Amino acid sequence: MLASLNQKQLSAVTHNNGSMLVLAGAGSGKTKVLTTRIVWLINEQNLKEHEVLAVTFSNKAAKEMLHRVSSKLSITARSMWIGTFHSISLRLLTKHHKEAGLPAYFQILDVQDQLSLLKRIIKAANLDEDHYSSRELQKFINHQKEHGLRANQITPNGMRQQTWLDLYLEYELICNRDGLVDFTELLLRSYEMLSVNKDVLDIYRNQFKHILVDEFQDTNHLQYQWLKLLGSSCGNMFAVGDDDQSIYSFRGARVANMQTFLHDFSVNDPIRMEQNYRSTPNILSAANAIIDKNNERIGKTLWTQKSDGDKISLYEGYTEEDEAYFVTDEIKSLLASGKSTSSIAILYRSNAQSRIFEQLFYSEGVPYKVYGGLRFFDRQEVKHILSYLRLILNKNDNEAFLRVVNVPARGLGSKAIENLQNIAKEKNTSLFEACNLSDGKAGINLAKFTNIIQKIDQKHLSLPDLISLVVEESGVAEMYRLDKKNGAERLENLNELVSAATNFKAEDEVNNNLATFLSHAVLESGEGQAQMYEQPVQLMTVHAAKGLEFDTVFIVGLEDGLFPHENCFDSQQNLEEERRLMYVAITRACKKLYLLRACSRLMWGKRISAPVSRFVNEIPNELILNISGISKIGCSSLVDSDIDLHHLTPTEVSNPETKISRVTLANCDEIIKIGDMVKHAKFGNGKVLRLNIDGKKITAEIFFIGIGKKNLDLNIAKIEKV
DNA sequence: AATTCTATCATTTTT
DNA sequence: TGATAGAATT
Repeated sequence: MLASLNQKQLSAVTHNNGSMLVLAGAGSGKTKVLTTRIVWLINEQNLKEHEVLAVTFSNKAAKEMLHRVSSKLSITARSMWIGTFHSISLRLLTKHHKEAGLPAYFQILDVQDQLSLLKRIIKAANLDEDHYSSRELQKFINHQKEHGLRANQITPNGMRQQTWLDLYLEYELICNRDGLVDFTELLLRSYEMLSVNKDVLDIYRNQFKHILVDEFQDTNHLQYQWLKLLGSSCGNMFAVGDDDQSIYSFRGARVANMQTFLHDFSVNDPIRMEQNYRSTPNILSAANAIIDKNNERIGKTLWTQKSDGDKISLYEGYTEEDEAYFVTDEIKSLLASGKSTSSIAILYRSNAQSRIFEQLFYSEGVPYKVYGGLRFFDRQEVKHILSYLRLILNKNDNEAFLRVVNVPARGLGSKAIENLQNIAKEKNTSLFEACNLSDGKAGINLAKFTNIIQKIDQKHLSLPDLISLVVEESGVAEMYRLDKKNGAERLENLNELVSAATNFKAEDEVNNNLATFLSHAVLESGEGQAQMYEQPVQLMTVHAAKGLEFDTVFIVGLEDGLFPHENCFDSQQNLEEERRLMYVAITRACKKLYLLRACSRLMWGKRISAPVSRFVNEIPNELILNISGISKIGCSSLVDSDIDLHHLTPTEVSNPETKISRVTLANCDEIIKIGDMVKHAKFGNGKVLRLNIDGKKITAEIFFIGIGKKNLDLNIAKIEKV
């Protein structure tokens, strides 16, 4: 087991006295070290499974670790304490909900739920959303919680903050009243529960002999305190991190925790793992060159024993379409050349960039899979049903009540709900109970609603059966059957929800299945995260790609303003984080790396021109091969010369009304499309900028090198692809 | 109260 | 550009 480790890895795995910080570069075998160490602790140091606590940030990482460990040890996965900060906190809170001051069936609020509750609070306080936006309030509250601060522990600084504190206080009251816990609250509540209840704290301090933390550079203040509380007494804290891959400071991650850790846990000599087993030297050199531009680094340099490999390919397209077509063609030829087993990923800065690739891959028959974007458990139809379930579990859950009381429409408009809220306030009851006190038409309709809930509640069904029943009895199914737009798709998703429930194995049989399922739905809402070595082309953001590797990687949208994103131009620190993001992107590639950018791109409905990303310029020239046809004439000069690249949409020839992006030539069976390099007998080589159909006349606007723009009739002009 | 229309926001990233 | 929330209309 230990034989396959290098010197650094071995000393990390078998580190045996006190705490340790491992600086693990990209591709240096971090996960291997963590999992091998857990196995080593149990096998060689005779620790019991439950005496090891391993914390990660993502569900994916937790699953991977659990999988690798349980394949080497004959243990039951559930006996191990491996999970995300949030899931471990949930586990603690579920077990000790009384000490934490929570009802047994407390529920988790996701970001959306939290925001809509805050909106309602702001409205109820008669404040103007323009001046006190719910998003800002959400940020404020989460930030305070991340610093361990409750509303009553903060001294307001100015009138505005006083207002926010009032709102924060109101939010706390409602959450406590209705048994709701947001993401940050999971951590803060478990931290407080342990701090206040020394006997509970002692249980876990005694139990966890070793604590391991993955992606340590991503810990925020609260998480660090949480770790310290649990781990300072055992003295065996093992943290693995890479300051160069810190890309979550926007949600409170503090790289400085790495320095603090050295001090707090008396680590004098952190272990550096700098040998990279993933990428070719060319790729590594590019990554090193880029990250070297950052000032705030602990500092390390990756190296490899591999031999050179391909240069990095740079393609500069005219438009995002051009970019996408290039990627499609390149992937097709990669697949055709027998590399069908190789893994391919498209990485981008923002989710919105995936659309054009999806469209193109779909029409071109390239198998693909998109990660991120709208998640399964975030879809409105799924959230409706989950709210019904929440209400069945806890009738006091006013938030869930408000979401579905009039879904489908039951004649309960804003007036009716307002009245109900007044009654509830007066009698100091939940909205659900207040339904009995409501009279008139609204009262009848409300009774119908509560009857549905109660009727379902009285049957004791298995989880999948319960969900099927809710879908039907609530009338949601009928509502979507009548919805011609996308009702069918939504019904399908609800079917999938039933399947998800069928597959769901309650983590803890003792606990209520439904409650566990609901927590699971909120906490692990990801639609199955990306995998390494999957067959179809994988599309995801750079953030989502952290921790993964692919043979071939296309980084697209490398324009200044997009990547690095313009929101990050305001400070050196933000720009350095973008640079780390680029570093993460590059180091995902094992064998072949493509960098792409578009001279102009459709964004928010407008066509924007942007210069090439500064990060591309930070890579030494000798590592890059520019393979764009337009490179000779220079892309930026093209944009400046005012070529109209507007209003291009990927429409097939079959639609003559609109401008088209590809066309089959009449005189041969070649297809040419926007972005193609073509050859003309008189004008030489040029690039197709746009295609038009006007009646039977098909024209192409082509930019010929050294000549300029020409409009050619494709029925007459002889053109061939190069 | 339900339907239709309009305005606005988003597209930086996530447990 | 496209989804969604809130306004305006029926």
